[in-house]
Amino acid sequence: MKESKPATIKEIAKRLKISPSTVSRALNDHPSIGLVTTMRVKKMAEELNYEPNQTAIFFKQRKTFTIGVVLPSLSEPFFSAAISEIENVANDKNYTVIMGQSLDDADREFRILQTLKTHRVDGVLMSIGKNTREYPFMELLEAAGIPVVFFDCVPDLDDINKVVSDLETGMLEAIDMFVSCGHRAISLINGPPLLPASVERMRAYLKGLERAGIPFKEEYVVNTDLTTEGNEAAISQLLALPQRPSAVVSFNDYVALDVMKLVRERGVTLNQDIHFISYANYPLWTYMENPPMASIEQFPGEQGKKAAELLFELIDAPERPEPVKVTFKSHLVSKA
Amino acid sequence: MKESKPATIKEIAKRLKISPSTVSRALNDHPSIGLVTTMRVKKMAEELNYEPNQTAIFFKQRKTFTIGVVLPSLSEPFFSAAISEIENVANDKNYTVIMGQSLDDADREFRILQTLKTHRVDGVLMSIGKNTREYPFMELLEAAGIPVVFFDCVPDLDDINKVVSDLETGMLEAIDMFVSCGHRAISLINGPPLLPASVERMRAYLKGLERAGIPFKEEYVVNTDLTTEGNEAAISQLLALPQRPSAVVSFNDYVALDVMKLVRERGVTLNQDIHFISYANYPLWTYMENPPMASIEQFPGEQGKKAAELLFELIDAPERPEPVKVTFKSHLVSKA
DNA sequence: TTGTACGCGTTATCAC
DNA sequence: GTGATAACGCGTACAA
Repeated sequence: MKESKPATIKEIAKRLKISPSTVSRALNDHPSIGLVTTMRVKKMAEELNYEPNQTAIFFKQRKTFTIGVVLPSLSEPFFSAAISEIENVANDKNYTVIMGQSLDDADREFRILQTLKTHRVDGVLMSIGKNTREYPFMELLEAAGIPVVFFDCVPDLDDINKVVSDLETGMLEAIDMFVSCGHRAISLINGPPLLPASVERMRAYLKGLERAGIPFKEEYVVNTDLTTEGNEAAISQLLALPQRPSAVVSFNDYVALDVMKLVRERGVTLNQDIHFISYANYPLWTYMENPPMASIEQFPGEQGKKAAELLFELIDAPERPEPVKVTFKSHLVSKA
Repeated sequence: MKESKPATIKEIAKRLKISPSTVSRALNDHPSIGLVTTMRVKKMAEELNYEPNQTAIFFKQRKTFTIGVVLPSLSEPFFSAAISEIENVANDKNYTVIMGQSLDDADREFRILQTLKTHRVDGVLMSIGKNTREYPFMELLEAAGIPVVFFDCVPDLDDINKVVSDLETGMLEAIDMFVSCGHRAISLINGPPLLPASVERMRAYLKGLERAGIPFKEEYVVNTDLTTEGNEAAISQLLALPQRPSAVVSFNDYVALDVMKLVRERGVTLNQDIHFISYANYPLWTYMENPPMASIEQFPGEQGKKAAELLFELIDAPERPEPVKVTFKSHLVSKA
């Protein structure tokens, strides 16, 4: 009972004793085909439960109706949220999504891009890994004429399409909140000093302090390499200060998790002796006994959606348009 | 400077004034081609930076070297872990992975399968949604001759390939651990009674009690629909009992999160008045002040890997083999 | 050792 | 309205 070979247009044509081209046109509701013929064809197609061979169509049309998405990690809640929206946009456009996770490994990242190129995807959405310093894949994609939109973690280049967060707004709101709660000793646990994301946080932190009339103290800014050890070292530095900060903005939620744990273990009381706000990556704060005061939200869903929409504009555009940069302002969200 | 059209075999042939077939063979290291010719061809291919048009190859070979993976959610840590291993297996086989998340929506699930069929994937790995009761996609895949391996959450059918957890082993270990800590009032917060996963847990729970010589008390088993409200209702029932259980096995970590939160709020002390063990879905227990005593691990990575390996066996098999069922024993893992 | 011819399934372009 | 033909890029049986 199993169809050894899927039905083709030819098969339908043969059975109906008409030409394949007529069948093709009938199936595509071409106006020049008679109503009767069209009906007959469709009926026969139904019977044989014909399905167009997409691989043939991809081949002929030189399009695959597929986009590639390259991310550091699929399990990262930020990216999960982005992916869902990307899938939605793609579905609406009848596109399929191929995902690959680089796991912050530049080689793996490059290999994924190669695979995507091999599969002749029509476009690529990408967030680069933490350790990616060079962009060999740009050449690859350029040569293949595959449009790319970067989002979240983007290469430090000008002539590319990107969707990014404005980290400043959220930082200013965080500092305002701390200040309005009476804090003056406000610290920053930042990421690696070289990382653009760290630079931006630092700049915003300084601006926030200045606006609040709080003098900058060098010892209140510490860096972590984002490993647990690094995070613990960073908070240890702060706890060891003669004048311990009462408020801390941390690079992201994962840093916050580590440092808050260590704080507890040192017998310092959370949300009393010391208060935290972090950039959001969505751990399950709701279930924690002592969550941070607030989080700086970066709206991954919206970013993913926008990036996808941008990509489809590029795919549909006859000429390659000027690179676009879209910025999403980050905002403070207090914990309910 | 951009290659308007990617180089083809024909192009190489024309430039070298030889036939396309020779080029094709040379590129594929066909033994019957002279060394010189092979070299010349490869050099020219390099120059034009030729890349085989995979869409043409897919079309011709009637294979896409692509597998589809359908899951309820990509962000679920269980599935993330499985995906990574699936990707590894697929990469080794030079296969590409297309993923789709059903979000536990049966319609969406079906649509994803249709897309995968359209894309002519060579095989499918699938974990069905919580609400999927019928399996219309079986017909779809059957008709298209696409092999499927189910894992984790699998249809209640016999003649299918599946990789599943044996939930009993972990449950027995959990009860043993409770008993050896002196607990006798051991409760089970189970999922929806109809769910096969719930039935299995229940059976194991009863067996565990029996082995320990503890009489079964009906009121010690409560059910939740796995929503937060359901979870809270379930634990409330237990807390309201005249003789409150001192130990609880919960359906999974998400249930545990909700119920442990409520327990705290009711002023009952975790890991003192009441103790928890849950089936693992990996929330960040490490960072909690009062995590469960232990978790029942289901080894998602191994399951994903095995499922993928099984699928490739099916894909490579000339005949459709008898359906296989692989079971992974669950095991208790205490919290470090 | 190499070239010729054909087919994979579809559709666009002519012709009738 | 409909049919014949070519073409997309590749691989391969067959011929030379």
